[in-house]
Amino acid sequence: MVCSAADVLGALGDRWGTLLMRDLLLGLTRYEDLRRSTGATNATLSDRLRELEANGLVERRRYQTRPDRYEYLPTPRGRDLKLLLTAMVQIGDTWNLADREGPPLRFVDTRTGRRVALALVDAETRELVSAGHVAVEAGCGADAVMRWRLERAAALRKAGSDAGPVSADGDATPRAK
Amino acid sequence: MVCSAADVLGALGDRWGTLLMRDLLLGLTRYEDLRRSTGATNATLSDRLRELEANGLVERRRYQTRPDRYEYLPTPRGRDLKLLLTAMVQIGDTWNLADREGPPLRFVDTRTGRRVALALVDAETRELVSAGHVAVEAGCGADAVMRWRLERAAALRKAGSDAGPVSADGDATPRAK
DNA sequence: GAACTTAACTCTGATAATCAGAGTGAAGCA
DNA sequence: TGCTTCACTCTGATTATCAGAGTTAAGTTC
Repeated sequence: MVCSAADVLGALGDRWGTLLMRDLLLGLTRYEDLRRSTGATNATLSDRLRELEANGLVERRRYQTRPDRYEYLPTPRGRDLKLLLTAMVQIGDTWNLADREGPPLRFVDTRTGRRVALALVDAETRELVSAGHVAVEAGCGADAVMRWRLERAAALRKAGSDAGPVSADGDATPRAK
Repeated sequence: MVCSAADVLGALGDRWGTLLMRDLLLGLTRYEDLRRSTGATNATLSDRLRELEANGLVERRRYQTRPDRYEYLPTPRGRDLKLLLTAMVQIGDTWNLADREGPPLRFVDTRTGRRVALALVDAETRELVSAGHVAVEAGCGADAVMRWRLERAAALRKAGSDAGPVSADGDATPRAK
């Protein structure tokens, strides 16, 4: 599938892979720590670590001999996922589904001690851009399917706004059966 | 699990849920479009849509009667995931695993036409913060497990730097067998 | 020196999810 | 009369995940 988001999803594998990258990026490195932290079973854990290694997100490294023991370290590519982690934490914090009194994790600027957040900026000037002014369009790497998605979405938007605000009140009826 | 990232992961469910949110946030709304776009089977697709609805990320709305037909729209909570999508696309673009000549999707500022990117800013002043100056610490919502993760990670970092650069050259040996 | 612990796994057998694809029902179109 | 669209449900085979037991090699405790 021609989509950068799908590429990242594919590299992570699934929930377990993502949870493992969270722990690895927080600084855990050892099998037993990862198992305790995530609660994954041995079969799933060793499979996922292998997969993350095959996808170039972590490196398996011996940290002791007699007996040989190994730890797992994020590669530079794996470290790119810090951005993803930050986004997930930020979204989860605003949702606060578990109704906590505060966030479990805080990202802070080591120089000022103040909290940091993700924001959209102009790619060149680095000036802030408000989310309302951001649009998505096909890039030059887009294939026919991606172009179809965007055109279909644009068509639906047009049909929706043509019909006017009258049709904006759909009812969210419970499913039959 | 007390972790905002895990909350988001739980709400999305899995790869299919995430892929569906991508399409819904791009503007697709109908079952058949989603099926064609994601390639999910009917069983998986209807199950995941139900799950996303149950988790409050999408709303199922009737858009026609005789016969009744329904479409799926992201809720405000679902729209929060745009940040996640943006992060995934940005990471996937820099990886460029498929060796494309350009990105499949572009996020642009509608006023200037220029590309936008995610950046870390001071939560209050909105000034840019470089990734190197960002640290993670326990927030007041952290439980014992989260505190253990951070302490364990700090202990490993300390042990690693105490041993000095000599131990920094681990070997990435292939697995036996 | 016999037993217990730690770490990083592999293996097993039962349960649960996913798959491709066929089928359904209500309507419009030819 | 039959042909298509849309939003699904259902089926039977394959695949993944689960809890938990077992393995290997070493150090630590009684």
